[in-house]
Amino acid sequence: MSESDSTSSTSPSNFIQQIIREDLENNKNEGRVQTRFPPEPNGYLHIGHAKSICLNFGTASEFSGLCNLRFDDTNPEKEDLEYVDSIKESIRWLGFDWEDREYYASNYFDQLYDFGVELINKGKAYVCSLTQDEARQFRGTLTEPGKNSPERERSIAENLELFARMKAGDFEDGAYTLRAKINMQSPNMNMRDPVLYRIRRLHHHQTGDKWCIYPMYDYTHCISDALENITHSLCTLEFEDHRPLYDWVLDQLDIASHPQQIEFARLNINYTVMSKRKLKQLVDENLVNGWDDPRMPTLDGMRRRGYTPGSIRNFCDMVGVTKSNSVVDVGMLEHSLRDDLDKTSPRAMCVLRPLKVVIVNVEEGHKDELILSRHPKDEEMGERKISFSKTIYIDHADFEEVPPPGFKRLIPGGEVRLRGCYVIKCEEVIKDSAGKVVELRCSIDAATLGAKPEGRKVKGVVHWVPAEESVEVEIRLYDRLFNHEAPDATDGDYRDFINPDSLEVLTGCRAEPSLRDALPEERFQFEREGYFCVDRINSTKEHPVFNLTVGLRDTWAKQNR
RNA sequence: UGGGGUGUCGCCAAGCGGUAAGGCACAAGGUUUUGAUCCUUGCAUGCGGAGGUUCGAAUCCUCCCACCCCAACCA
Repeated sequence: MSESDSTSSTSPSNFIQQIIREDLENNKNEGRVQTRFPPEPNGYLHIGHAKSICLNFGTASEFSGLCNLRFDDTNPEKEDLEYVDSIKESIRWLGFDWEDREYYASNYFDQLYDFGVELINKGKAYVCSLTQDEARQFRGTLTEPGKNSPERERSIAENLELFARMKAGDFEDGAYTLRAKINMQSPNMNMRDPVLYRIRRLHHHQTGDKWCIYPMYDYTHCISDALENITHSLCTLEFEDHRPLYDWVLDQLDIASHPQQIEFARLNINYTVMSKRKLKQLVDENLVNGWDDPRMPTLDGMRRRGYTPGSIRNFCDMVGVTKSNSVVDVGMLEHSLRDDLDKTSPRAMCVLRPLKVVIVNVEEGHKDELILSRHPKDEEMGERKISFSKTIYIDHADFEEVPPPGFKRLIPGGEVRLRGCYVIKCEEVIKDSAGKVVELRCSIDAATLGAKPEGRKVKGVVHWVPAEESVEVEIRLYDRLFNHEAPDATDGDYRDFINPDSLEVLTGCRAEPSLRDALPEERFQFEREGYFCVDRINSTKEHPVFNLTVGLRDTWAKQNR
């Protein structure tokens, strides 16, 4: 696994592990475990996929098995190479490795075609010319049985010839389909002679223009699993009804392998949307700035936001694997994130909304070279240097003329500790003509550097940076993209619930000098503010950009809500 | 309305006939030069409901209720 593994998992056993354990005891599959992660390359991966990735790769590795990566690329209409590449990068980033087992359903198009011929020969499939409309009529409804297609009893020879001609391109798109001959009266709609192949003249990102017929998911997936010798085929709940078809196809064919499909509940998280369609819409309608917008629940977005792969993996362990539909609180994700970040992020100081502070009792040109640890609990992270001088900045939020009860920061005439530095006292407040506080005049207690003040207690601690040596940076503050906890499960359009304050760009922020050389994707805790990460796309040496990954827990803000 | 699933604390989730784990959230304390972290404590006489079986039921049986999925030539 890549990056830190500070978040060790204590995953309890889930029902899938129990099934596998039992299979192993019965020596099913010769004691072998093999899974696969089968994305369709028609969009970017999101946190929901992470659950499946962790489940498939994680389960395989727990049982010393293997997990394949297989692109489910049977619908060229929606798929693209761009997605293939991004999916691979996201999986790698998450920390998983499929080694040389990178497969495509399209690798099996020839075999799939031959199996189609086999089904026809066994009288288990037929070519049908019903239009989509007609097919719908014949299919019946949830409560009424369907009717057989008039072409259901076509001779094997004729079916063979028509199927060959479908492949050869003799017919228009949609003119014919190859259908399984199962049972039009089945209460399970999936078993009412489902379409196996359709004619579609489309360029495929893997097979080019070789094919004008493309196999359907239900037909392709089970056979691909079998060809790859998958033992446990894990998929989401909505495929439960498809399992009889999965089994039916493999039962008809002369294939030794018959993987077991097991369904689990997909991941849902509140205050966000997870469907590919909606995520794509957010991107296409410029409601966000692309698939990797840090507010998106895509893995690319989360990466850019500063999420660690370990925190995502840990989160997936935390939520578990069951068959019950559930909605996980984002708070759990954020907890996992903070938990990892707290241990792994070096500390630094950055003033988001600078307020100039002039120290009245030190000379012009005064300098204290201070050395601060990068982490309060991890000495191995080392130290950083920062110098204290006559003019510094603190945050506007850390000064109040009229403090609310319980305020522990700076007030006129009051004292506060500058983090890692002296205790200062506010002697004078300077305002502009509009009455806005623009500068503070403070004095230091020279005896308080690394020592408690004499005879009194100073409760507040405030972060600061030297005025001259600090670095100007841009900071992007992110908040949840939606302000409704179930944006897509409510009346009305989910877009109506987009949080207008989900992005706030702050310029002119002042970061301590040690941040000058921060590299893209480097993460820090800005003390008393939160965890930030150098934007991997827009940050440059001349114009550094930091993204807020997640704020520190803030019981003070909570108290004042 | 037919079929397939699921219901245990505000949110996840263990539990598999022997008397309700854990995490998140929340609350109250303690430590702290981050109102952070960390630590301690509290938080379901109750397991969708009603009956039944049993010495004993969240676990077994019966009926009922609620919610999710399925009528693409999508996956």
